[in-house]
Amino acid sequence: MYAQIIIEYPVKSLDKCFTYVIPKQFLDTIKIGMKVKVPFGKSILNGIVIDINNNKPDYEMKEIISLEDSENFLNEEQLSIGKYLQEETLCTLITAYQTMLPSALKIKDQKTDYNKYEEFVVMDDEYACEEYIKMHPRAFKQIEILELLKNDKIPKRMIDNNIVKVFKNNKLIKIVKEQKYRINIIDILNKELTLNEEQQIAFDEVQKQINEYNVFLLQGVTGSGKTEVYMHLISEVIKNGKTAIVLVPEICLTTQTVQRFYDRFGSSVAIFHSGLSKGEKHDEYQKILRDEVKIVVGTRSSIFVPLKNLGIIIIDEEHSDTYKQESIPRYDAIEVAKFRAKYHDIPLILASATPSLEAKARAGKRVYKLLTLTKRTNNMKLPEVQIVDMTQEVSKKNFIFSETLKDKIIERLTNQEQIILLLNRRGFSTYITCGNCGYTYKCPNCDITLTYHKTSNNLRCHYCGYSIKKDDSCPNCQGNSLNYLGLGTQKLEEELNKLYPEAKIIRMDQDTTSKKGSYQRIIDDFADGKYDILLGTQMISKGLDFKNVTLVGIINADTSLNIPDFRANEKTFDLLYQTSGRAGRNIKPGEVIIQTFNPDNETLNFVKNNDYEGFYKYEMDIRHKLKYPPYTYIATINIKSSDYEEAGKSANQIKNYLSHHLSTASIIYGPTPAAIFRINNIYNFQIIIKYTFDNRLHESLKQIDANYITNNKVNIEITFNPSHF
DNA sequence: AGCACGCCGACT
DNA sequence: GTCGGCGTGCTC
Repeated sequence: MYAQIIIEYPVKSLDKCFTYVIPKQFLDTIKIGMKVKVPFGKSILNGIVIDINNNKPDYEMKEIISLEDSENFLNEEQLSIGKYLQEETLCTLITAYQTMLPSALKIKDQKTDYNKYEEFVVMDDEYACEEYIKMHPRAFKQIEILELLKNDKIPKRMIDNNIVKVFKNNKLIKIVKEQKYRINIIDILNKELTLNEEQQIAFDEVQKQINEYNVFLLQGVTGSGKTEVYMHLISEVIKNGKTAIVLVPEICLTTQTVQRFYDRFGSSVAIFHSGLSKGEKHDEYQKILRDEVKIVVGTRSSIFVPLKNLGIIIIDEEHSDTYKQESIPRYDAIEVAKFRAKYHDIPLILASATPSLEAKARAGKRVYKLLTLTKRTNNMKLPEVQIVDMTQEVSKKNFIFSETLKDKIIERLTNQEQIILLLNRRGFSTYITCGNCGYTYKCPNCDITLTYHKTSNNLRCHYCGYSIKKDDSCPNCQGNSLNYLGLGTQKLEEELNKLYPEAKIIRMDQDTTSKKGSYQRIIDDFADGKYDILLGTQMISKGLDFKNVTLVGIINADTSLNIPDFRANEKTFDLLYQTSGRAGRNIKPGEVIIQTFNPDNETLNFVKNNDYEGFYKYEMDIRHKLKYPPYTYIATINIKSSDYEEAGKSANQIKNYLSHHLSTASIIYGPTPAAIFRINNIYNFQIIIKYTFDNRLHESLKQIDANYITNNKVNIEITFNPSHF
């Protein structure tokens, strides 16, 4: 018998099967999906068995060296998901499989044992113990322990080390190791809440089609109790002996959501998010492989977990762009979810208060089944939203805070209510310019201005990581008039401290949450009322539930509106709508102040009126006119090279190829220099394709991709449905 | 990815 | 005359 094997190098030129002889001693144990070691050229590599058959090729073969981890191999569904990813994202098959596995189980580095053990003391020789007790009748502590050991093992850490030593020396006991999970949940299960009428209708609709593939869009206003609907559906699925996956954006996975799942389902839940250590992830994964859990709650990559007998997949905050991976393989977890839901004939629930236009449009065309929740539970009122025109304020020398916002902040501080301020830009100031000669700090490797970080007094490139110390005077004219332009969260914090010296202020952005647990700490402290004002980037916008927050201030709505992206309006609407939802989540009504230099902007006014449907119609009209999704699909090709000429030449060749091979209905734009033309001294051209139904497109892009496998000067990257470009 | 083979420039 | 540059091609 022969095995078809892919090897561990994630290189396009090696993205194919190599045939190996299966030695006799492995014939019984080898299975498709197993990890193996094989000789390849001069080295020994890891590989995965893709197929086993009897077709003898006409070249000399080598033998498989060993089978690795024969307990744990890719199952049939995982194998097919990998092939799906390879085809859809044009990545190598090995990259697909590596992506699907948690880091501790990737085919490389599995030398170390990620299991965590606890040592137990067990009785070894009961007779010897009895003798020992007779000999030492006054050693009360020791006798007590020995009596206990007659019945059960005792964790070693609970016994004095000296006593353990004595027992061991007298050969009374032995020490055994047992695996111990790092995350242990104690089952204190809360009862299910009863659903209100709307929730019940949504539940029933899914429940009656629980054994067939359907995509449901569950659209429910913030606070309408979407989670409760999932909980009931999951209970239902588990009752039928099946399992469930729940995807959430990273930010939502902290306390609140996870705790609710633990409260309801206890130890049958495994969680996955970037805050877990390698070991914790490994443990959670083992719980899945051993069928010890029924529900997985996690971020994007959790869509790959090998839960058997899936019964439902739920994707919370469906509109979030975190479900699209921006690095290779550029997969969309929602599409993978559809693949798995079809595979198992089960429902897929996409839930959001502000569905992506794509999802909403599909619901409109009955491709997805629409379920709606219109009422907030507990009769919470939606917050009052006010737009403040900053052009008027600038003449009053108010550059950061408008009069209105200042008044409201003081009001809340006196009433001891809490405030959330959103500024979607980290750092101190976006850039530094010399008022004398106009010099601006720029990254020498990228076409981008450097961002000033005050705490470290340096300027950083957010793209390549380049950083330099800030000079005291202008490096060009030696003048003394360096201006700090553009507002970042660090500077905002400083200004707040000046304005309200008595207020307790906490800042939350990438720079203050990089340490493990710091995110959680900030949230807990703010919830406990240790701070008056929480200021931060978009990470404060989602899912958080603080009862005492009655004011939300959007410092500058324009930063989000002005990003050069066709989804700028949609992203702004989501961000502001979601952030507004943080206000007034209790008895006290909430208020939202949006500061902007474009007070007439339609998107902002739809936010003001809490009008998703209006925004949807308005934005769909624009997308229609400009032939953007959901009216078209988009694919981008990035052409990258350190050689400017070569990159340009290739870009034009690709464009030519496309115009000859695509359907005439597809529109090809470019090549144009990419949004940031030079990153890390690599020049980057971009071609954008808008298409609807073009059966030649996928094949053509695959062909182009194949043509560049052997080109070592120019690299190309193809992305289907990019979240931005 | 790694390694061998192979054909042209400056050096013990 | 050789050492070594990296361009090309192959690995079951």
